[in-house]
This record gives sequence, C-alpha cells and structure tokens, in this order.
Amino acid sequence: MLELFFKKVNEKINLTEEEQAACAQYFISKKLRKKQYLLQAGDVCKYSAFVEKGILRSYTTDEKGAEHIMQFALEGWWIADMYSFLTGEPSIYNIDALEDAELLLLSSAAQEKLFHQIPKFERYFRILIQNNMIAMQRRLIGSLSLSAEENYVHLINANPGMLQLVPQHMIASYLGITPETLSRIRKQLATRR
Amino acid sequence: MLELFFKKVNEKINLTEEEQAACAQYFISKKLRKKQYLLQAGDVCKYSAFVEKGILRSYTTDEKGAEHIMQFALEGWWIADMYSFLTGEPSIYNIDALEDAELLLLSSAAQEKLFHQIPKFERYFRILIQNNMIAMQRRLIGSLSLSAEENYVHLINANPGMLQLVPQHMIASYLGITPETLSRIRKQLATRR
DNA sequence: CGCGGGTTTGATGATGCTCAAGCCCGGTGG
DNA sequence: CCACCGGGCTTGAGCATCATCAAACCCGCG
Repeated sequence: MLELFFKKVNEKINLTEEEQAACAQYFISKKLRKKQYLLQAGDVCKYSAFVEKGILRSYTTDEKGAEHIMQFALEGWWIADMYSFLTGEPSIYNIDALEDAELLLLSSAAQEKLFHQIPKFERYFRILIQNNMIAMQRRLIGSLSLSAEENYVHLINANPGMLQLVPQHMIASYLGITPETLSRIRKQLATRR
Repeated sequence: MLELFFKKVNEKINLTEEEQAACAQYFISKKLRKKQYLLQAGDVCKYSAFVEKGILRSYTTDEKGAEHIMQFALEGWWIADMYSFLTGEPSIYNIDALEDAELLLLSSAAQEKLFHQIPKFERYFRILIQNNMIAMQRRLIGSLSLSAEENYVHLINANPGMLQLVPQHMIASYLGITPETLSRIRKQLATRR
C-alpha cells in the first residue's frame, strides 16, 4: 500500500526500516471514484493527500462559472489546499479525482505527531513546499511573459505523460486558455515538424 | 529604528517588552540607495529584509532582456528570495531599491536563534509565508483569467498608495503588460467616471 | 538650455476569445 | 446489432485585447 510513498520519500530523506514501519499508523488510506470530491470549496481542508494511484486536480470556480485549475497531482504527488490545511479556514478550492484513485491521507494532527516522532519529515515537507513555491513562481512568470504555445510546450516537456492522462480541456484550463486555442496550438505544433 | 517592525509584528503576535529588547541583537540595519542591489541573480540570498523605509522590488530578467517583477515591498513588508534563502542555492532574482531605503536584515543563522529564543516568531514567519502563498495563487489565477484592466484595478484597490510610489512602467511589468497598454487602461478608467 | 527617462498617443498586426457548426467515438437503449 | 445520443475535440469566421513600432510630449535635472 505504501510502496510508492516510501519510494518518493526516500528520494529526499532516507528512512530506516523501523521508521518506515512507524509511519504507517499516521496515514489513512482512501479510495476515490472518478469525479468524486476530496474537498469542496467552503469546507476546511483536513488532509494532505498523497496520490498512490490515479490523478487529482485542485481548482476554483469563478463568478462566471469558469473553472481554473490550480494544480494536478499525478501518481507520487501530494495535493491539498495548504492554506486551509494550515489555518483551518474554509477553502476556496475544490479537489476531485479525474479517474479512480487511491490516496494516503495525513491529517494535521497526524502530521504533528509524525514530525515529532520522525523529525526528518519536517525536512521532507519543507522541501515539498519549497518546490511548490518555485513551481508556482515559474508558472506565474510564464503566464505573464510567454505565449500560450510556449507555456504548453514547457508543460508537456516538464510532464510528458500528463498529456495521455489529463483531458485536453483541463490542460487548457490549467494554462488559462480556451480548449479551442489549445486545439489549434497542437495542430500547429504537429504540422511544424 | 525598530518601531515600524514592532508595530507590524505585534499585529500578528504579541511581544512583551523583554522579548522586544531581546530581538534587536538579531537584526542588522542597512541603508540602500536608490537603484542599489540587495541581491543579484547568481548570488545566494543571505538575508530576509524588512523594509523600514523606502521601496524594494524583486525581479528576473529573461533571455530577451525583459524584466519581470515578482514582488514589491513597501514599508512594513518583507522581501527575499525564500527559496535561495532556505536552500542556499543561487538566486535567479534581483532585488533592488526603487528609492533610498532602510532595512532590517535577518540572516538564516540569526533566524534560527530568534526562533529558538522566541518561538512565537516561528508562527509569525509561518503566517508571512502563508500569506505570500495566497497572494501568489490569487495573482496567478488573475493573470490566467482576468483582463489587464481587471488585474490593474484589483492591484490598486488592494494597494492604494502604490500608485504614487512605484513608477508606472514597473506596475506594468508586475502585471505582465506593456507600459503603453497600462497607459491606455488608465486613460480609459479616467474618462469612464 | 538641452538632454533623457518616463509617459502618452497613434497606427498596425498578432494572439487568443467567442460563437457556431461539424466531427469523432464510446456508451446506452431499442 | 444498430441507431442515437452526448461529450470532447476540431475547424472556421469575426472580433477584442494587447503588443509592437514610432513619434510626440512632459518634466526634472545637470
């Protein structure tokens, strides 16, 4: 159940056998069906979720009803509304599954205990948050300064595989463009080589 | 020297007189002249800076030579490249002063000691980082989904005063539009009331 | 006075959006 | 098994927004 989790964790910090064994108690495993919510806007984000299997996304819906995808989480990634999770304020994001998924949930209380028992995990989560910050800064600068095509190319270069797994209109939403525009960009790119 | 600093800190956490007195040793005060760098891309960001007086900005310069402003820091705000500061990796950002400025610098070593002596500060900095995250998420969604005009209006509503203090072409850079476009937007808004 | 940076204004063009229609394909019910 | 959806992707025409290039203007400063 935790194979992928340990594999990812051990890329950043090295856990002993005993530490791994001690971890397990802190996580709750949960299955999500396609389109099922993990979090709905207005609720408090009680868990950080590690994706063992499947794909999730977090997104907001604006007044005009348009969705804006904040993040995708492929297998081996974490997803949560960190702000709501840390502060206990209601979230403005929805999180749901693009396909059937298996998750490991970590509540904030469990996280505290985990940090206390295995302090290395503080480092692990700090690294995750830092990487998230970097990624968001890059995405912001990209959206401010690059064309839709450039942003798309960067995205698929950074995450080949995403293309097969995520419906195109959601990639468009993530990039902040319409599905029509993305379709045309892909046509361009296809004919250009 | 630390008046504004204590005023801002006490909005989030309450320090006793003794705690305030104990703080002072951890900060280095520094004056910056207009256009002077606090950090240059390629160097490691050794300090978080609290702005007592003046205005700073952080920005990157892309291959085409265009500047992209990541953040402004008005009086009472913090500025740093958090990633470089925390990891010790070289920064990709420049930070400089838009006008003569007075800063309080906090090195990461000093920050550690400060946290140790007055743990409340951990909370304070966590709150700062959270707010920064929120702000960046909002800005990202804005840049993906709103028009240049809407983004501009939101910016000046959130920060009236910035307009007087920051040259217009830098606001344009922050918004990811050209100075010409910003000029036209302002004209529009002026005639429209 | 003249220079230079910042802002404005105008003309033109590219990028991406909107609206509308068609297509492809997997799923459902007759 | 086939007919018929319906959702997602594509295609097209026209339009809005914003960038680019160029020129003028404004104003503080040496």
